[in-house]
Amino acid sequence: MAVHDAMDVLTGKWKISIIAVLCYHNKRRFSDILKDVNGISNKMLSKELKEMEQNKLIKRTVLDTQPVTVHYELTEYGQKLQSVIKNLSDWGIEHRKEIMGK
Amino acid sequence: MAVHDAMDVLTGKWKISIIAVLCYHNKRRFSDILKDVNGISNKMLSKELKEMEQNKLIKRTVLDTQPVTVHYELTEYGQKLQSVIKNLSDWGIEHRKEIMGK
DNA sequence: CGGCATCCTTCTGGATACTG
DNA sequence: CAGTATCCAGAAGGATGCCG
Repeated sequence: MAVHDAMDVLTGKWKISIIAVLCYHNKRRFSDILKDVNGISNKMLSKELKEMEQNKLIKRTVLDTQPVTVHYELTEYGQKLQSVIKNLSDWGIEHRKEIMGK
Repeated sequence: MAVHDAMDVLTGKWKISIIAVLCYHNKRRFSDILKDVNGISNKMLSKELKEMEQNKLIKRTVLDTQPVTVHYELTEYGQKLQSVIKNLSDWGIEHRKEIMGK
């Protein structure tokens, strides 16, 4: 099942949110993402980013500054998830209305 | 973030897969879903279905047969997730190609 | 058939401190 | 700044058995 393949890559509370952030600002530094994504810890961010890099969803670029700067961005391939995110976000808005309505 | 609201409802390895199954066969029994969804245990299926029922994504119908028969189906509201699933599934197919290509 | 109860193991993820 | 390392609690999830 294709859905299952996709989910393998997107498991965890955070990956989808991280991708959503990287959709918006196309380059973003570690500590910025740390602030953007609601309650994530540096450990989790580090872990999730590493997994996503291995899965070729994002690209990591180290700049030779002092101190070090690191950029993360979606790969061309990862950008294909944007429409999924959009869909999900639209549904999330609907969902919030539904819940609040009660 | 709307994405986060959506994810609250869809957490766990299985929910997305279960919805995908219910997209395809619009009514489905417990033990059928158990076979459809790859490696899920009855405990997990039971738990996930209950959560999704509480979130109004699916509807549970008990038929008065001997022994009991139970149908699950997507609510009108849950069906709005179909486009998300479709997107995800398309991406999953791409993803599989990408991985295999290496 | 469609679950629930129990036990047990693994994974998830937070807090804090430390490194180059 | 961008992580790593360690410790630890709780949640997720598998196996098995029982029940109406």
